[in-house]
Amino acid sequence: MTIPDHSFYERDTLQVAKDLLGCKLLRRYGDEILEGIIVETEAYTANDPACHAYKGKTPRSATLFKKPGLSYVYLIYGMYHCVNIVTEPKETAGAVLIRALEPVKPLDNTNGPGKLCREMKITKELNEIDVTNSKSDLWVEKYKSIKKSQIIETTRIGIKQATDWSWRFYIKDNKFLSKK
DNA sequence: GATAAGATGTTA
DNA sequence: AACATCTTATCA
Repeated sequence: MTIPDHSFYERDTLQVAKDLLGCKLLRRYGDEILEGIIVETEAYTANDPACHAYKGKTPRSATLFKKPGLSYVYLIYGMYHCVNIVTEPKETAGAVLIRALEPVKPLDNTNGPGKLCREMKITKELNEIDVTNSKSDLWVEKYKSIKKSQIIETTRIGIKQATDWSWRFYIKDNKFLSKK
């Protein structure tokens, strides 16, 4: 059971987004541990118009400039949360959005960024958590590697900027992907 | 202080 | 296709 360390996240965001496919996301909630396999991700970087940090550091986006391997959780549309993992070196903004999980433990209905946060009880209290530490309430473990031929690259969903960039990645033929 | 828009999900 | 619902950023 290995855990990707900070150097795993301190790399090109697109590469991290692809390498996170097949990893597990784990959440400690009281006595139980909720876990799911990451099957869909999206990349967001400093020079990306759709990124929260595109126009520079703001109170919300400051997390994206911090140490790679931290979580970035924010509220969207007043009612849903989304989880990201910070990438790139400190002071360089970048993150990978977790869009869908294949349920493992008590989970179900995790085929969307808002839905998986609801299922895993992820809220802003889990912002800036170190996901390279299994003692955290949220962390990532290696689980299985995905062959390059099984990774589909396509355009991102739900944004109005840079809609033609193929920065969304998912595992081919997986049954737990977000909408379309 | 006000306002518009948003990395979504559900319902019709 | 509409809407629920509220934080955040931006501007005054």
